[in-house]
Amino acid sequence: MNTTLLVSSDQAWNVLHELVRLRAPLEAPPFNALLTELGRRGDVNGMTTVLAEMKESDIMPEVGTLVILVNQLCKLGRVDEAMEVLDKIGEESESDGLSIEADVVIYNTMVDGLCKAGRLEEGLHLMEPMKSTKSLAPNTVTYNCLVDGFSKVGEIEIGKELFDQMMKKGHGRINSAIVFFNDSRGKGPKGNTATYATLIAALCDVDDFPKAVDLFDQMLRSGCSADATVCYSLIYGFCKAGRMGDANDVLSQFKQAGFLPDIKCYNALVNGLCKKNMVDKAYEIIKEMEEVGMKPDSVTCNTLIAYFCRSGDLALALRVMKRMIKDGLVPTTDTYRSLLHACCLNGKTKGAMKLFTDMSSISMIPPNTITYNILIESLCKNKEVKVALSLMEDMKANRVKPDTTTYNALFKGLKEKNMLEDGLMDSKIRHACHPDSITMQIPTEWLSAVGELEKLKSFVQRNKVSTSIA
DNA sequence: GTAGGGTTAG
Repeated sequence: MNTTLLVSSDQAWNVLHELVRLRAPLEAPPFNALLTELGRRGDVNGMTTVLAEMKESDIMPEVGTLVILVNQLCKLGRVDEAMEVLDKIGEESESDGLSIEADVVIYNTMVDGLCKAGRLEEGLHLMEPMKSTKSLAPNTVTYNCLVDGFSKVGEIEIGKELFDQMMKKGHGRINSAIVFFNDSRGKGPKGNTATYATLIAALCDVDDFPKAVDLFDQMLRSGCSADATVCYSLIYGFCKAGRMGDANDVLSQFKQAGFLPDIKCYNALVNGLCKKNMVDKAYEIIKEMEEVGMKPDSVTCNTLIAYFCRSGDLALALRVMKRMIKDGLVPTTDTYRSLLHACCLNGKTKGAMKLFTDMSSISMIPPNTITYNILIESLCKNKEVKVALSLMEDMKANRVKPDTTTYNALFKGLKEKNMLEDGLMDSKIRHACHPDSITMQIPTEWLSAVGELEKLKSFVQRNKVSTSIA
């Protein structure tokens, strides 16, 4: 899937390498582009190599060059290494005057990385060297990262003077974030749409709708324009709370105010309505989105398909799929998962098998563990264990890993068919990935039932399962 | 080069 990217960034690398060799006068920007691409691939080693090459050839990196690296390291959870990169900038600028200096962006990147790793205290601490030694003023982005961190991580003790006042006023994570936010307004940078969106989402998350709506009003009063993200958070929150009328009102109010809800907003509402079995209303919303020139996407269709499958109307679900294909939409693995499950529940094993083959041959979607499991579970329940076994061979051939569910289904099927012969069971157990108590319970019971005590003992030892029998 | 969005669910 990433072949093109691989080729393009390798080619870019080759070209750059050649230019370096020819001692062409190069500066950071082309290297930045290459680093961005390597970062997208998560190739930190490649990034390090590129940076080393720059150094060797005396091409001075920009702060932006290092931002790319710091950001990527943080995204991969290598926060400490990112910190080292940041620290090094300071050291090097002390030793030779030519070096680059840290700016607010690289600090923000680091603050965000720390916050996302749950290391809020350190994120806060980082504002100190920023302000004092570097005389960099934290900006809205800095605050937004911290506000987001506060509202997403559990209770935090903030020992810093700067936030003493905040701690007195606020209780709980979100209150702290709000006080922090209010506190930061006036003197420091102003909150923007992202700040409000973060807090509104957090408030919706804990069903505090009065405060969420309050903040929304405040947002508009302060001249911040609302956007689709805010709309989505409110709709999603109201739907989750089952408040469909409110969710619907959010959509109409946004439209009335001249903001444009995007497809995610519509999909969230359609989904909420389906969950409440209000499928007629869901179709009205779909009509509404079509009227504003927005076409349902595969998420919209999958939502409907999942609903019809849940409510037992397989024919209608299949019709939605046909329709989506006709409209040029691509069924996804979720489309098939819903349908396969529904087929199996209705005892339509043949239909399920047909869908299963269509999935890879027509839709070009390789089957995954989940889709295999749906079939294997169903086949085992219907005592078609041999077919289930052949599907497991299929999994092996396609390099799809069976999981606990697969083995649970299979062992149950084997037991019911009295097919727990040693060889078969042993070989299956050897391949069972994470044998848990449920998976192992069946063979354990079986071995003790047929009086194979020696085998039972070694089986228990080998698989580290506990049993009251052994 | 930095910040905010849970469609579904074996």
